[in-house]
Amino acid sequence: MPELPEVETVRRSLVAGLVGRRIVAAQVSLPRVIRYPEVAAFLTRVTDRRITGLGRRAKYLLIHLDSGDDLMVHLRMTGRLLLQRPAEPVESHTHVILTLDDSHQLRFQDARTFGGFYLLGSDLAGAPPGFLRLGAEPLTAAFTRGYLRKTLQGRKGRVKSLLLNQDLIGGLGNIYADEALFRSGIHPACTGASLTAPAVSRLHAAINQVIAESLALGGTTFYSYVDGQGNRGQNVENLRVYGREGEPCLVCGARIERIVLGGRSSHYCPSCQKRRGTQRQRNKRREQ
DNA sequence: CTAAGTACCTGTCCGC
DNA sequence: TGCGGACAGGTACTTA
Repeated sequence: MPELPEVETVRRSLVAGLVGRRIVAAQVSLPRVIRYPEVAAFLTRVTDRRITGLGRRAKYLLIHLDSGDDLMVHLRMTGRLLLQRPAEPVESHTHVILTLDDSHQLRFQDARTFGGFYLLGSDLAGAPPGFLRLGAEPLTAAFTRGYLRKTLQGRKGRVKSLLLNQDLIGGLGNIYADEALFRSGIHPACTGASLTAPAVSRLHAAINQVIAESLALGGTTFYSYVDGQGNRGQNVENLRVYGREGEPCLVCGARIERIVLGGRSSHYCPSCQKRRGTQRQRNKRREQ
């Protein structure tokens, strides 16, 4: 499940192989993964363009082209971008192949086909609506404690669901939302409005921390995520609650529980993350 | 406006 | 061994 650290790791892993290269051929075997524009126009506008840089916004990867267009990719659940040689076997569920002028190919593979491509001009026509509304990202100057406080203020939704809302915070997904709530000692079912100022501060620090740590380890490979070279991320070792239902809490030994909130699994420690605002900093390390 | 529920999609896993 | 069903979750869309 590529979230911010995974998409950023993919970006970094592709810079050396893509920047400066020209796309000499493009093939699409599953038209619906090209979300905008129509496949024919997409192929025309991509072919013979040089890649000038790679960017990222939240979970969107941006391939800048010398035409001024951005080739934007969202991996969703199972999407992969792989830089491979033409002689390497094409793996199943490969839907897009861009052949480069140095005889490498950028291949898009996605078993569940949730992911897709958008070719965007400067007017951003065709961009998915959510892209235009993205909130501040962890680890950026815009993502301050004050921003998080104002964002959660007065919200009756559950903090877990609020953290997943990309309009509010760009780049968090289910894994890091659960991890950040654990580290800040906040029960996922608390409403945004119920969080005290110290709790918001701890949450802010924890979000930045779990993202930074995962980035340093090349992301979390839980199911299918790999970077552009096919390498797995090493952050699974670092997960404290996600995917650990029934296992002992690493801080207090209580059994990790799983509940469903907003249709998503939420993993938490019932002892470290109390529902009510009773401040328990016991068992919590200082997150700095 | 906010919040919650569902659709999309298919490989994997589990129980019988 | 085979098979049905639950499950995984990011985002768009619908409903209240």
